[in-house]
Amino acid sequence: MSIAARRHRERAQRHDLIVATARDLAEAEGWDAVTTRRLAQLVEYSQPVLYSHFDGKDAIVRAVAIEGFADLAAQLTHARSGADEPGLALRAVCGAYLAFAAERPALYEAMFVLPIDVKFASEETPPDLKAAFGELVGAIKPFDAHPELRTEVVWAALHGLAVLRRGGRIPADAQEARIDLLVSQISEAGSLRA
Amino acid sequence: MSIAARRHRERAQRHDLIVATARDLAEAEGWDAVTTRRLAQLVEYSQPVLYSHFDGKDAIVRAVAIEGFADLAAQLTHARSGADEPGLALRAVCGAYLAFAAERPALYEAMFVLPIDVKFASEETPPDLKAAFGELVGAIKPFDAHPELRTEVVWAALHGLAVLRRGGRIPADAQEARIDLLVSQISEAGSLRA
DNA sequence: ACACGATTTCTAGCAATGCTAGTTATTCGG
DNA sequence: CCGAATAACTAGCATTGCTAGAAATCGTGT
Repeated sequence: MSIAARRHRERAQRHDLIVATARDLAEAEGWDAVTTRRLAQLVEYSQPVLYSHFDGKDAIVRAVAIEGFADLAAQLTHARSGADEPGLALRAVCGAYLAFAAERPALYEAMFVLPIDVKFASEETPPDLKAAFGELVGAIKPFDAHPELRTEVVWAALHGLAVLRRGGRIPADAQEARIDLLVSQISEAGSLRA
Repeated sequence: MSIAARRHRERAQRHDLIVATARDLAEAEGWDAVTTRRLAQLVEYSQPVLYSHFDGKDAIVRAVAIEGFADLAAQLTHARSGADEPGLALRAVCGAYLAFAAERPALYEAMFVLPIDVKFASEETPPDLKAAFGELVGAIKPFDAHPELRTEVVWAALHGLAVLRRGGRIPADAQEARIDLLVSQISEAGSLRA
């Protein structure tokens, strides 16, 4: 079965190449520039090859998004573990989330803005996405005994800050101050409760 | 100049008809269904007529959005004036915002998600948009002496709740509880400050 | 070494999209 | 009632996602 194995391996490599190329092109020129023709040209295959790997363009975006979840989870984990005090940890996680969104806007868009038919908050949720959300929950837990609902609201705030900022709907300059305000809101209320 | 006036009037009517039709079609079948051909057919004119009124499809979406700002401002004003106590007023405004987003998702999408080249937070900002934001500021003012930054964060949270909900990224059932949590977070912190 | 069968890959094309050039129809002033 | 200006339409372009059918490639058995 060696030759079949090799084929399988090559196919997997090409799969990854397509996903990585789509991500890079989107990051460089936006998702509008990611056309099947352009993508095919970049991976040096013809268009139909894309359709032998994915059900369509949506599936490619979805694959990019799912890979992104792992990246985000890693960033959040790293941020949280780098701070020992709960308030600082929460601040670090929120900062890391928005930094991720700002530095990799196309990837973020695939994950949280474009319609990608991925189950959120269910059993079928990709593990990396669960892990990323779990980091947020973990950062909020010290301030709330039942942190899930609060995490959803904080996540919504972070997401709002990310997309409104990117869309030019809120100014760029005070973003750090907004994070501080959001974090202080949680930690102060948490202190009360404690 | 009567005949010119009549023509001008008819043109304005057709302008409004196009915008209203685009909005209704988007609300009924989503923005993907709003194609220039479909829209032209619905207003019973040929495609090029659309381009004599608007610079392109983007401009039509923009026109829909700008009309929407007035609606949203009215809803928020009504919600705020219906409550006498600041905490209830804030709750009412936040509830009204999310109700607007949930009940008119396509309109909301045009206003706050699609790229529409409208200046936010500047002198060129449409007055109705300023008014809508002003209602939010007004509802938060009792809890913060410098409410602008906090309003941006609250708005981001509301926007996040709206779009994550609509995208199926947070579950539908606990949305009211999320609003309560968000509002209590503001009003309790405000009481502290007072 | 070579031809056959299966799999992979490509060329060519479809329908739909936003948008526009150039022609036809309409309308109004003299 | 004619001619000029205005308005509206038909037809078409380039681009999009996607696919059918031909061509090429590859592994296998003799």
